[in-house]
Amino acid sequence: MSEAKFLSGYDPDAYDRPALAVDLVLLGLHDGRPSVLLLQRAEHPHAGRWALPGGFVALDETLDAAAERVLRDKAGLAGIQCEQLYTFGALDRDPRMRIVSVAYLALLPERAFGEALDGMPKLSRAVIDVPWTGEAGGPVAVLPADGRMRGEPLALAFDHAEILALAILRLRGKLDYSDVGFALLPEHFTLRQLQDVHEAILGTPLNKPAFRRRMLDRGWLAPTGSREAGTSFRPAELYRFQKPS
Amino acid sequence: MSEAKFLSGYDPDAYDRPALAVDLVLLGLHDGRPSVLLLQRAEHPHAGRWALPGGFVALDETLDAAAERVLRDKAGLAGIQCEQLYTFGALDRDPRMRIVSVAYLALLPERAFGEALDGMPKLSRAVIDVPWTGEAGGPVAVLPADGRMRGEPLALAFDHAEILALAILRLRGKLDYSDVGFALLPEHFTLRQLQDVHEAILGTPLNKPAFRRRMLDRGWLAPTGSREAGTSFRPAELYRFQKPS
DNA sequence: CTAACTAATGCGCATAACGGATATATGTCA
DNA sequence: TGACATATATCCGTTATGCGCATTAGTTAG
Repeated sequence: MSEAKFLSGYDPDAYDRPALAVDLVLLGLHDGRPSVLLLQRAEHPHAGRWALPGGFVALDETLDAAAERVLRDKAGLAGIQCEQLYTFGALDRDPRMRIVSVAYLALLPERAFGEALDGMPKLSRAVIDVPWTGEAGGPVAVLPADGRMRGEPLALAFDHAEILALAILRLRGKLDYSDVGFALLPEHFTLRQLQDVHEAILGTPLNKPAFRRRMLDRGWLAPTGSREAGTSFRPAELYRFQKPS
Repeated sequence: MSEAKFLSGYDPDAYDRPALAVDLVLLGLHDGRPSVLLLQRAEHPHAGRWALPGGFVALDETLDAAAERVLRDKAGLAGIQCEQLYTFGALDRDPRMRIVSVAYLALLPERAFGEALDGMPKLSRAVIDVPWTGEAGGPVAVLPADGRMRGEPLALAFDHAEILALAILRLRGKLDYSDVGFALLPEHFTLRQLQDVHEAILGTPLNKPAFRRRMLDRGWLAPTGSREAGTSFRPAELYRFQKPS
C-alpha cells in the first residue's frame, strides 16, 4: 500500500482528544514592578475571576498564529514578539472539558501596553507581586493597578496564576544573557531606563557602574548622539538597541 | 445561571480540534558524542524513516503522564526524569492530519540506555552530529551508531530533526547552571567522567583544573571515599551527586 | 624490589570579570 | 554665576577563570 493510499483511508477522528488553546502573558512594567494585562471573565466558568487573554487553536492555524490572533483580537496589538513559554496539561485545569493550553509570553513596552488598554476597554492592568527572590520560583499574586493597589489580590481563573509565575521565572532567567530587556523599552532609551527595567524584573537593586559596564561591553548598545529631554538636571545619552552582527 | 448549570449544557465537541501527541527525545552518550534512541517506522506515513518514540495524549491523562507512558511502553523504562521541551504545531508536520506534539527530553545514563536497547529490539541508537558550536543553533544530523558509523545520515520522520536540534540546544544551555549533567552518569562517578559528559554535550574540550575547581566549588559533589577500579594507573576518587540543601 | 608510566590531584600565577566607592562632568534652575 | 542633581569616568580590592607545572598514587615491566 502506498503512503498516499494509506492516508486516504485514515480516519482522523478515531479517538477523542483534548481541546487545544493558547493563553497569552502580556507583560509590561508599572511603577517599577512587573504588570500584566488581564480580563475579567463575564461568563462561566470562573465568572468574575481574572484571566489571561486566550483562545482555542483552530485546525488550520499554527500555535504561533493562534497566539498572534489572540494578541490582535483580544489586545488589539500587532507586531509584538510572542514566545512560547510552556504547555499546561493538568486534567482539571478547566471545568468545561479537557483543555491543554500552550502559554505564550510577550513583552510590551509602555506604549503598546497603553495602546492595548485604550483600545480594549475590557482589559485591565494588574501589578504582579513576586514574593520570592532570584530564581527560587513559587506562587505570585496580582494586585489591581488602578486606584490604590491596596490589599485584596485579584482572584485568577483556571491555572493562570501558575502560568504567570512561570512567566516571571522564565523572564528572570533570560534577562542576563538575552535581549529580552530591550523589548520593554521604547526605541530610544537611557542606561538608567534599561537598569530600571532590569531592577523591576529581578526585583532587586543593581550596582550602577557595574551595570553600565556590562551593558556597554556587550556591544548591543549604539549611542544615538542625542540626549533625553525634559529633565531638570544633566540629561542622559539616548541609546538604541542594535543586535551584534 | 449557575456555573454548574452552565457546565451541564456545554458541548465539548462544538469545534474541530487538532490531535495532541507527545514525542520523547531520549538522550545518552556514545563514544563521547550525544546519541538518541530512535525507531524505524514500519508503517505509513514516513515508512522506513526514523522517528522519536511518541504517542497520542489520552483524554484522561496529563502531558507528563503521557510522556511517562510512552517511556514505559516504547522504551521499557521507568523512573527517568522527563522534562517538557517545546510544543510543535506546524500545520503540515504530519501528513495524516493536524497533530500538535509536545516534545519531552529525558537523559539516560548508559545503563538505562542499554536496558532500553535490550528490552525493546525495535529501538536503535543513533549518534547525533552537531555541526555548530556553542549555542548558535541549527540543524543536526543523526548517524547509525552500530557498525562503522560511516557516511549516510539517517532520514528522520516528520519534524523530528527540528525537535532533536532544539533538544541539543536546550541541553547545552542548561548544562552550566543546572544539574542536568549528572543525569547522564551512574550513581558513583569520577570527575573525569563528569568532564567527559560536559565535553560530549558541548562538543568542545574543557580545561581540566578549571573544570575540577568549578565543580567542587559548586558544592554538589560528595566524595564517597572509594575509588574507581580496573584502571592501569592511579584510580580516581568516586563522587556522588548531592543537591545542595 | 625497583623504575617507568599514566592519569589524578594539587599549587601558583597572570588575566579578566565584578562589586562598590569615589571623583568628575554637564546639564537645569534660582 | 553658583547651587544642585544626575550622568559619566576612574580607581581599587575581591573573586572567578585559564593554564602551565609539580606532585601523588596507583599499575606494569624488568
